Amino acid sequence: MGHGGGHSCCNKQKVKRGLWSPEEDEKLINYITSHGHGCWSSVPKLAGLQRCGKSCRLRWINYLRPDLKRGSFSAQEATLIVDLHRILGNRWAQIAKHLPGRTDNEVKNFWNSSIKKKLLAHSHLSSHHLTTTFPNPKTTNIHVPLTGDHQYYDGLFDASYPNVISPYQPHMIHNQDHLLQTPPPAISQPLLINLDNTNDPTPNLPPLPPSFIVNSSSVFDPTMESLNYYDHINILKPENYDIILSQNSDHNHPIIPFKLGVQANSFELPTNITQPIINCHGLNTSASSQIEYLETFVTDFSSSSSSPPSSLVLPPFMGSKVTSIM
DNA sequence: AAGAATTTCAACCGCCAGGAG
DNA sequence: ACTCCTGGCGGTTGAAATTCT
Repeated sequence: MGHGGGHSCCNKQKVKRGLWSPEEDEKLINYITSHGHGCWSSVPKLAGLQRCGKSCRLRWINYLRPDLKRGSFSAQEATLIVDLHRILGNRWAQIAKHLPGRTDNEVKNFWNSSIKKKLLAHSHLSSHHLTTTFPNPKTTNIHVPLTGDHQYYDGLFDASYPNVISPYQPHMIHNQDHLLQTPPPAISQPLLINLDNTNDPTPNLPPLPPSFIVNSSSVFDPTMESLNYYDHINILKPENYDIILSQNSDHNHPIIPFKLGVQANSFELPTNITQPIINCHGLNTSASSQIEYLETFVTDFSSSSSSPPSSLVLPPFMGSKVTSIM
């Protein structure tokens, strides 16, 4: 419940702190539903509350808003949080935007109580085989997460975090090098195939580094209704990828993403998707075979600049979208 | 049954960015 | 350019709830 002490926004009048009573809730709900909140600093006075505006805002946003979902997080939501956290870090508000009816506070609490504990416990079991790195003679190293049943619980803490490609925390990826069996050469970027982010409209995000592969299934979970949830996380939008790996041989109904080591969720993308789909159908799902496959692909593709390796099944529009190899 | 230990989560704090004056 | 105000955010707190012994 925090602690006492003044706050700049409510020094002038004495204000109540701590838990909200049902009566206070009712006053706030009545006021906002009939007037809107307008300027939060004026809400308490107009609503007849002995609270500071900031407290009213927080109460409304985190608890009284009618569109809140409440209740326990579903498995899908938990998975999504883990995936988004890999990419966004502790950007709870950003994460919460992709969980309808959930607040940043709720997501943060859920992470700090439930997920973090599980992840920590699990990382102790499997942190020694989180990641591999292999040299690519024509480019640089590729970091590929080795995944298995504990995909979500691997290496999310301490030096082992993250075990996935995370454009916002490359230093942490580097910190993981001590876990590798073979020390890699100096790495400037852990990611490989560039995506064209020149039109990235997302504000407040650093320029996106090259990204390699959509490495998640849950972010495209069909229960999340549509890809529109990912409007603000452009790196997770399939159209922002140069290449999508698919386990579906039917390119008219591509299924993404190809997730290393695990079955991709069955989820149909819109049929007007324009980026190349690499057919991974039938590929052995062991991590080592996938890495070998990817290495071959990347090497061949980079050496032929714009022509895809002939051994791959690629749609005709495959070609020049790979803009650079880091 | 009851006290201790642990967990949950609502609410707070401080900081920051952006806008107004 | 500067100050002040406000809203928004992430980190943190601690009472209440729950679990453990």
